[in-house]
Amino acid sequence: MAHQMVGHAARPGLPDDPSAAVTEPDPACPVEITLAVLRGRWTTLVVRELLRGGRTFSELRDALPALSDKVLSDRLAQLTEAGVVIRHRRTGWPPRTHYRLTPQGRGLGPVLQAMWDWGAEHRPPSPE
Amino acid sequence: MAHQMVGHAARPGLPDDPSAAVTEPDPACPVEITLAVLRGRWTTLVVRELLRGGRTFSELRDALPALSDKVLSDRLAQLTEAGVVIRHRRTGWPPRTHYRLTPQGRGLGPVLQAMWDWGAEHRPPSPE
DNA sequence: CTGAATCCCTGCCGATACTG
DNA sequence: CAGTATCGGCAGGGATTCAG
Repeated sequence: MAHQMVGHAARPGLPDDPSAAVTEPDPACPVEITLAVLRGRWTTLVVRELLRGGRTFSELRDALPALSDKVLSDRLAQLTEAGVVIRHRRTGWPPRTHYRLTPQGRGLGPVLQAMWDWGAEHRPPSPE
Repeated sequence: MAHQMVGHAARPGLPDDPSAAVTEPDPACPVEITLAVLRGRWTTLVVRELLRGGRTFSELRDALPALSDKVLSDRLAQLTEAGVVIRHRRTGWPPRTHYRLTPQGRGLGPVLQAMWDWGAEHRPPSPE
């Protein structure tokens, strides 16, 4: 191997995996898949809320007051479509829709944790 | 604690850290910092190339043929500004500019690996 | 209460052309 | 060779309005 194995353990996964040989943004690339799920403003905050437990639409709205109904709806649809969130409509009045993460959605926890860890250690991005 | 600790080890970091209590997209949130660095098309591919070792502008262009000069320049400037990449101009002719990751940049390896792992396990996002 | 439809504004990114 | 300058198309997302 000609490249350097730097700090972390020599996991053969990413930079040298033959599947990582794409030369342009490929929707089938695992990294792209993950980025697509997390794409968009507010998305990670919605996921964070749901990592704490299931929530209704209203509860999410209360937790993220500056998030408009439309975008919240968009994000939940996006996450539901991605198989990360399950929607459950409650019959009766007032109508409540409950959202919770699927097992795959809970699997995003470590991903966000990795982002958190790196960002926390990297705090001052452009100090001067 | 009232919430469920699901699959992975009970790392106290993300969903319950008091710093994670933001109710709107906050540039100081570690996750946002990481997302800001990785934001934009092509960015992760450029980082992947540099994870394999230092590259010149031309080498990067050859490795990613569909990436235009302007966007490559943009990405490298963005990553340099973020402290993830170091630019080194070589005097002489023809002019060569060499790019390599800083230690912080190499620290992105585990982050991308986490994304890779999740995406690989989640392959069929919307089958039907 | 939930969430889809519409409108508009903004920022991204690709293409092209030009400078050191 | 290594960028910067400029323009234009397009999608993201915020506000508002309407429907189930």
